[in-house]
Amino acid sequence: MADLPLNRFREFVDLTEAELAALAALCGEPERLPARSVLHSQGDRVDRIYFLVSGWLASGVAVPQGVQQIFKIHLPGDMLGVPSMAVTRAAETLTALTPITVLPIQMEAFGELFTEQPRLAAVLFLCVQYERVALMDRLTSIGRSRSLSRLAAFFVHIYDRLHAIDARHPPTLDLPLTQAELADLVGITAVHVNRKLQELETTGLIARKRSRIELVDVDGLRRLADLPAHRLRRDYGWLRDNAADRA
Amino acid sequence: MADLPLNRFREFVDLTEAELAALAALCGEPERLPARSVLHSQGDRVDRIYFLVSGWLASGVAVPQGVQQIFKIHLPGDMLGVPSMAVTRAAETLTALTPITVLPIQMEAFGELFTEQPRLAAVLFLCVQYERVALMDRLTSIGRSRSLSRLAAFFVHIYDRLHAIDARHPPTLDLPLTQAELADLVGITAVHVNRKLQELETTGLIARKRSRIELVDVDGLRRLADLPAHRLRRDYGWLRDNAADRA
DNA sequence: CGCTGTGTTGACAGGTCTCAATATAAGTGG
DNA sequence: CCACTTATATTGAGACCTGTCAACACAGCG
Repeated sequence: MADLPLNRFREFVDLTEAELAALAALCGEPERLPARSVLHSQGDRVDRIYFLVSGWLASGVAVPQGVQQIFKIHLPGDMLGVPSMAVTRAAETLTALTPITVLPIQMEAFGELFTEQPRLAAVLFLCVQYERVALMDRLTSIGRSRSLSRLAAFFVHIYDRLHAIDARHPPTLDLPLTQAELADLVGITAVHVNRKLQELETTGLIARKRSRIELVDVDGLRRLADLPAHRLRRDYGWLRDNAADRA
Repeated sequence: MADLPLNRFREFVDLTEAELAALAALCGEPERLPARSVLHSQGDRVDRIYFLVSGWLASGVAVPQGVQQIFKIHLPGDMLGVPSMAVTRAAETLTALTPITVLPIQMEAFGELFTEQPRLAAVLFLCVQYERVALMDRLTSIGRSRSLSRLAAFFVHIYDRLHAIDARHPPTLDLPLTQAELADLVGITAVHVNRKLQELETTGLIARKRSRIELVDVDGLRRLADLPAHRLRRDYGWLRDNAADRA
């Protein structure tokens, strides 16, 4: 269990050994699933969430005419299915984009965390807030910018996340996404994605080769995307106090 | 303090007296602010969140050229500024649309909740998840539907929320919003909002008189909006267990 | 080799934006 | 109360962005 990708949580605050152990204890046996498999569909009744150990996965909903809206691309270290905890039926469909490994977490076990590891619960609370901020950024990108900027925003966003997981990650994306899925992500048409990708390429911002996309000019893309730069808080006075209470 | 609009939390689960008291104890003295006042701006350093007692308020960010993206219209009973807890500088600007009354909550006090009222903390966690689901719905609406549907979605959404606060609320909205703000909400232009409002009116879906909008055909609007219908969970086995642990 | 899914291209229609100008309402100071 | 200013709503014409439909190219795969 020592090799769980817990960077996500460490970004917020350093966890104690006990907390890491509690987190690991939550998880069930790892499950391996092939690409294209569905963890759960919108409308399903679900009683567990997941921790993504390896692989990529898309969270989205289907809308009429074979189109969908993809909310988020999940990378290793993400918690999956959490938003649906508040509603009777899953609000999202979770589809594997690559072969994946997940650890299931029963909601009961998750609930106990709140009584037994309050500081860890608070950290999870903050994780969710950050997800919310990310969604707000997506909303801004889709609501108030052109398709070219939206694509740039997506590439930069994914690059930043891969960079956060591994600081040596090169500015190259091997996206396990079709252009149709890219379209579902940024809210345009597959045909239009194709044209705009070509525009990004001829402008010298990216280079393409198969499904591999090289971010030739990251700064240029970032300027084009015009995303707000959020920095994670790490100075949680109230989290420290909390820990002190229990020590 | 007995008149706090706590319906929001009651929607999830019935709170105990002790929990309600703890919630009330978190809050500082009520602050009254006039319309147009700003609770905090994106980029501000903030150390508190708010509980909205009365009035309407918009959460959004400014983007170039005087345009903005509004994430959410907050109604009485909402917690404000929570997403910004995870980042060093506020991710959103909170602007009063009407005169408002808020109760400030220091983050320190909020942190103690996790150790002292774990079940309540879990409920707040779920509230946030629901907010996230709401954002996902907004994203779908803006990303994958036409402006007419987006406007319909907004009206229906606000109506449903007002209805949840007071079941006798008539299908009439007194929106303290300009058409420009409506535009910022649904991601289009003020001019276009005007045209589409007229279209909704001539189609017989709404009627307008000043800033008052009557939802003449709620079902029709809902069909047009094509929003997923989420139902809040109330059968939290793991929440009950939690309470039992402490009893 | 012929499937099937994905990528690419073209022509055209439709939605939305831009840039005005004007009308109406709301607010202000005299 | 009126005259004035300002904010907001409404309208029109044209350009731009994006969607639609259809055809074709290309790759992976049996």
